[in-house]
Amino acid sequence: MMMMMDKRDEETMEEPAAEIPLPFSARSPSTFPPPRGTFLDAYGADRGFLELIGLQELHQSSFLLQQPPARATCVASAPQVEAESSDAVNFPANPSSMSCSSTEAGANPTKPATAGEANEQEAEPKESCKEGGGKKKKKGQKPQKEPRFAFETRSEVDYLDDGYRWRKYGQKAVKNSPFPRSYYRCTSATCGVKKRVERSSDDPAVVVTTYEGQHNHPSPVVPRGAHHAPPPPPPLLPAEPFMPPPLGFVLSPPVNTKEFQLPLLSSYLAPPPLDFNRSAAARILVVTSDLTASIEGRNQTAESAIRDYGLLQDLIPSEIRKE
DNA sequence: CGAGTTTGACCGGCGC
DNA sequence: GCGCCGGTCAAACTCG
Repeated sequence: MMMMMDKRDEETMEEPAAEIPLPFSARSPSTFPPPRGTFLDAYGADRGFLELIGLQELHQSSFLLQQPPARATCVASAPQVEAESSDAVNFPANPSSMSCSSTEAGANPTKPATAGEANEQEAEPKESCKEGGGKKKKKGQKPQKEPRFAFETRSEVDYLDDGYRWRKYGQKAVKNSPFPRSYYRCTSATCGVKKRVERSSDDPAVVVTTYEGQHNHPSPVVPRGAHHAPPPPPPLLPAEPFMPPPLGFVLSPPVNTKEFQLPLLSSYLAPPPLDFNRSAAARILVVTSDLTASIEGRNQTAESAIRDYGLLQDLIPSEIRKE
């Protein structure tokens, strides 16, 4: 459902939506110096979402704003949530905008996830379940949802290195898709963040990575394969009690670097050195427990854009936005 | 030897 | 109620 975005028309959101608690509390750019030096300059300035994700290169800054509002692209199916889930990103209540839900749906274009599906995993429920000794989730208790973010990336490789260490705990064949879905969990004992990686059946070149939860710790190590990157600079944003680095990723082998670069995101996401040089074309889907915003500039309405921007804003440090 | 991956089995939710 | 399917567990295995 979501369409791939064309590099060209994306809308930007000028101002970030109100602060939205992001799943990956990403504000702290605990990141390193912008790879190409431009990040910082971008920092602070509100730029289009796309910029955040690195599209800026393709488009001049603010190009997004110029775009006429388009229809929101969201996957809808929103489970009930939202309001309740404290964790969920609080999108500004913007009726007109999309608040779509269903993480999966967003994540996997080919198959919409059921609300239940989307929701169930989010919470840290499992923790309770598994750790509790029991195997699976307890019945009756609905796990709380955690925000999810899905990234669609054009990459030859499935694994996106985001600076965190992940442990694969499962792989399953996905119905209607020739590609298996892999499940990863943050190796940090106290961190319940999970991510799923799968290829889109519609477009094998597209890798959909869905993050769930927030890291409650700094990025532990330099991602494997991450190339030497400059040491992380001091946090740009002051005063945040705890700013876990957001998710991010580094795409290994590049695929369409020109089309879409996700570099920024990655940096933002992963404080550690992420190598965006190798980034592949990507699209970001912000998926919260309830909402899935497909961040495809051109498909979004201004409002949605704004909203997204807010989300991403947290996610992506402005520094990253510029590559 | 520890950490991570693989893989079959198990469990729960959901639709029919 | 049954079967399908997604998600997770955990033993076995691999790798550094």
